[in-house]
Amino acid sequence: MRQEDIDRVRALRLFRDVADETFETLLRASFLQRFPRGLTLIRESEPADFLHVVIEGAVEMFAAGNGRETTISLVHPIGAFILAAVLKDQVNLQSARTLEPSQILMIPAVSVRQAMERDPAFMSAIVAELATGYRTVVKDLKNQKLRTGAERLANWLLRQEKERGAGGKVEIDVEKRTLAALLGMTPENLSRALATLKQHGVAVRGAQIEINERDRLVRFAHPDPLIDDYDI
Amino acid sequence: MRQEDIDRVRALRLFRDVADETFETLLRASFLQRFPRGLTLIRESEPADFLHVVIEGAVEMFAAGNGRETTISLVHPIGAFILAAVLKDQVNLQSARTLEPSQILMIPAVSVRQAMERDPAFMSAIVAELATGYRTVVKDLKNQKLRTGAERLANWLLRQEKERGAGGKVEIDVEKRTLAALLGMTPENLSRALATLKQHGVAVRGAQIEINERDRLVRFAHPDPLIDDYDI
DNA sequence: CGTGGGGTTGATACAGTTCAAGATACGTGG
DNA sequence: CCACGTATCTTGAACTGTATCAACCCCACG
Repeated sequence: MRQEDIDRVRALRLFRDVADETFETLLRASFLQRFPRGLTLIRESEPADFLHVVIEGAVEMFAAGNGRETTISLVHPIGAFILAAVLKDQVNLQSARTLEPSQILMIPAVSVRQAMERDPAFMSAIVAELATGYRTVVKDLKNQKLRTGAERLANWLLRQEKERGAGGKVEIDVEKRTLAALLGMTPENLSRALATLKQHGVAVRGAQIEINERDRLVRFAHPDPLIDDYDI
Repeated sequence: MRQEDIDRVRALRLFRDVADETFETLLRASFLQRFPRGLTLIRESEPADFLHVVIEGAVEMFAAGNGRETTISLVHPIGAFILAAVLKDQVNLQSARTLEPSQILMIPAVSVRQAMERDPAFMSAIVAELATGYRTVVKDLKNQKLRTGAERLANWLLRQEKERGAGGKVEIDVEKRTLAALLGMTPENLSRALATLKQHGVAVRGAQIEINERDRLVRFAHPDPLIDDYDI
């Protein structure tokens, strides 16, 4: 593992303030692995043996049921997943697959739980991480229950623009089918939702989106800090 | 506060293993209050000043947006709510109102955070509580995204029967409008969903439900432990 | 070139909401 | 104790939102 990557992991909120010893112990027990695109890393209903940290690439968290399948979230570098299952020593509620060739740090669940018991700073960081994650899912649930598909898309675009966009330009950097599943709709419906947004200040050319009239899109989307702001 | 109630709070997973001193400090700083039915205890977007524990009665957690409103969860004795907001010293993402005359223990947020810093056992309990809560919301999200309204109702009935029911009899112990909001549908739709279930082994008389042919209902509901089991 | 996967578009069906009216239950005051 | 008024629940009809199925387009890749 390159020192640069180690530093980036160390900078994660989860590890930032832990003792050097804790961090080194965790790292020594871990595996850094490369995976090709499209590989299923973990499967729901299987035990959570490792805490996963995405160093490079992108991972899709998804769940199946009733013959249907839906995406719960996307994890980008540097982000961790299935922390809750690891802590509870329980089975995964979600599956995970790589969306791109990815580099994943796998920390044994036992090590995580031991480190937590030994290092109060680590436990404290875990509390913060869990509380944030909890609130994120509550926001997702509100998003799903209170909005139509087109509204979810509009707000997703506005958030992308704020976080990553430049001058009203947003690129959809995942397959549209994946975005559709994340937004809780079918790919067909996403196409139509994008078409709808053309009447609300948005220009669409493939995966390149341009928000020409931000205020009109905002009027349609009704963004709500209690759903759309990450840092609340 | 009656000793009996104190003991019941002490028995909560959140407090079970904390030091006596921690528990007493928290209690001394707290208020125990009675509220009439229908009172809004906390409002979303307002700061989370107290951790709330339902001693008696019932509380509905809900959220508004887009002119719509939806129920996130119901809290019964003995259960705590808005822990995550309290820990992050942030605003509430949900509002709370009493569904019945209720008795609520209000623990100042500052006290909770201080106690957490001082008592590792308390922090450890908080980690468990947050991890469980996180997984509960993920299940709710899957429930919402992977199932139709009638399926959610069917699975809700099956769970009620398992937890509280006797011999296939289930009583809907909240207003149906509230249940509808919890299940993510309109009251009209809940009526129709109940009517639908009559074709799948269920008898309905007002709020009294009877599951006559459990296997038929199960065949319709497709229950999934990764969504419907509380203890996973 | 063909071939295949992702994406779009159209037609149709289903799920869910809305609005309106009627039925039922329930608390209150006479 | 009954009658009334009110809120909840149910039912019906029309409408919106979403899914499904099928055809077609487009581009990347062998």
